[in-house]
Amino acid sequence: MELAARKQKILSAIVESFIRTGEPVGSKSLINETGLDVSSATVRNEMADLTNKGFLVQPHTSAGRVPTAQAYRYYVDNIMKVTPVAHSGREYIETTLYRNADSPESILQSASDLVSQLTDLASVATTPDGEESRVHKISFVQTGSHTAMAVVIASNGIIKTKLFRCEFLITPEILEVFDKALNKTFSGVKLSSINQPFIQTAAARFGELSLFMPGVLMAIMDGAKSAREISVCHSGYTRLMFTPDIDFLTARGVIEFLNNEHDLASMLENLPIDTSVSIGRENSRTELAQSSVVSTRYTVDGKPSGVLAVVGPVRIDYGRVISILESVADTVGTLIGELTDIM
Amino acid sequence: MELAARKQKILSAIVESFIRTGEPVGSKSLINETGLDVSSATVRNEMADLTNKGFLVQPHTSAGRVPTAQAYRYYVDNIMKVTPVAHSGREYIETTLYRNADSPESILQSASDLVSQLTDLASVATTPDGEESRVHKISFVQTGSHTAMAVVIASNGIIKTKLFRCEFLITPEILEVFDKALNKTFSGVKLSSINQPFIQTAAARFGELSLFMPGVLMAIMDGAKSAREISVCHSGYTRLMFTPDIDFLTARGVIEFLNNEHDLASMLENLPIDTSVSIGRENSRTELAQSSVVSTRYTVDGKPSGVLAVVGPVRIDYGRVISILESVADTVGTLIGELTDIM
DNA sequence: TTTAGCACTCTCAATGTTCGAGTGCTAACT
DNA sequence: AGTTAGCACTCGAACATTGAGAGTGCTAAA
Repeated sequence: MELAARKQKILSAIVESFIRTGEPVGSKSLINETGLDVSSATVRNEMADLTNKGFLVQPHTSAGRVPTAQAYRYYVDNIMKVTPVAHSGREYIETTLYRNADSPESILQSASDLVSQLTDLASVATTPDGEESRVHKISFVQTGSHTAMAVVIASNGIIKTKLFRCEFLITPEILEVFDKALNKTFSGVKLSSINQPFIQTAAARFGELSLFMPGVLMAIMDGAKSAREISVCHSGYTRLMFTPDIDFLTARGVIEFLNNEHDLASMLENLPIDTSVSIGRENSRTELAQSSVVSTRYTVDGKPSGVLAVVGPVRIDYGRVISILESVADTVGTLIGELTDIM
Repeated sequence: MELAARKQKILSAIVESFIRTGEPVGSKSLINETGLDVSSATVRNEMADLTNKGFLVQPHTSAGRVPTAQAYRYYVDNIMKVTPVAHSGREYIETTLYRNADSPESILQSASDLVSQLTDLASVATTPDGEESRVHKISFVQTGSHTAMAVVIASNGIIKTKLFRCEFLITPEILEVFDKALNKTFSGVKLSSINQPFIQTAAARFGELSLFMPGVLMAIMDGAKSAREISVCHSGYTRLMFTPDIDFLTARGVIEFLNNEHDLASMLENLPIDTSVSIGRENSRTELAQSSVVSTRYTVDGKPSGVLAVVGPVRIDYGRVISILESVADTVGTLIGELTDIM
């Protein structure tokens, strides 16, 4: 539905004023604040119309108007302009993320922290999935007389370490044997195919050697599993509780949902590839019926991978949030790309 | 100050009733609920006396009495009995912690989660410090053409990995050289003495070889630093916001304090060795003037090390919280002890 | 020393009142 | 036909008023 130019202008002014102040907007104050060249009565007529069309509601008869989800949707789709973050902001983002650019996890944790701090909203981020990734190499480090560490290096640059324990005394020679045998078996194998059956067939192939290996094989399986699994970083959940627009119980529901790794991950997986805004009931999750989710994906080597998102009240400065998210996503993509290049 | 038997009994009943319900306790209801064999008037007289002595306050004239911090203190010191957690609870604690007994960090994170869950309070825990600990061994794993991972294994069982990057192509031979040279230099050295000057003298000793090493040396220094540094785990901060006794602004202040790693760490360092309870203004921190902190330390090989603590409102079931903390601390100590035994 | 009785105090919840911001409608104006 | 001034109307927020109930301290008797 397209709105007439003046109606759109008024709607825009109402939405922006409400986003800024959180107070219902009246016809008079709207004229005062914006430079609209009409009388309050005209604005009232237009507002009545917008109310009929479902863009505005009145909390009560004698209050101003408040934008509905439909109004936010219209605003986001047709009115809002996203201006990229300023140069100085961009620089801040880059230097902040560079500082912890050790691993995908640390990059995304920093990204999540940063986004949350800049937007004052709760933020979540996921690492790239490793479904397509393969085992590059497995190394072993002795850490004790009966313990050692398996280092699984995946082709996507993810490195996972996992301790394991043996019943027998570990020697460098034994680790050497492990190294040879296991790299032969696992090198180039897709992470996603390293599962219980795979491990069992591998063990069978090792014959009696495999008797020494249960701990090692489990460690490798765990390592491979955590290397291919998406991990969800989050930050700023407590901010939701200080958001005046979100009442206590709602905030509790949202936080409980966000803390449930499984549900959250399944929601994040289903997010679209490009930047998207999901307002109020547009969210599939009932817990988020009074919240908005703004999300984007970063691309690594031109391929869309993990998600960067914020969760907050419906009253958000969408333009600002989107520009921050996209800017951070951009930097994250570059940094992770550099990480995997190294291989 | 010692109280007469009956006064103490009444105080005890008031404190326990208030801890349970959070409602001011009146003379009549106190008689109904507890089996006190006196009339309400007698109780009133005693209550008036306890009020004069500073143990009770009235929120207003016609309300019941509420225990003061002094009353909680007296209750904790003289009345309360700590009964160890039941066998089934104990078992639950042990199996939960066993599940993630990989490293001190993961043990203490689980412990913090567990304590928070069991007490419904915010919980913090610190890993043992590594000031006395020494470098046991340093290993290297190649992770890419120009990157490798240094594995610093400390004598306290802590294992830290740190990636580093070199300008030149890394080969197994180079890593071999690193391994020999650096283990010779660092083995047995106290973690606390590995600082910038130490690194520089070491570099000087390596002569021209040290030109290849800046990244490596930094990685080792960082690894040693993080191996000796106490890390603070925490859990359940959001619970503070759902605690009816704590108002919004106070909760915010407490959470902000807890999120400030530096301030929090300095408070935790100064906690006594045995179990302690700090009620309201007894806390050195003004942010915690309306909260209580219950803390204990776990012992590793008979030596008191890290802290396990909860932060919550003043109205806590101290007996229950203490028994949970001590039980978890006990298990944590054992598990970490086993971890270091392995060396 | 304990207790019954009683007047008193103060909060809480319900109810009433005022004030003002904002509305919709009508009639006049461009 | 669209715009605007004027006006009666509505409703919530803020404040005052009232009655009920819980709890108290004090007094006098047991």
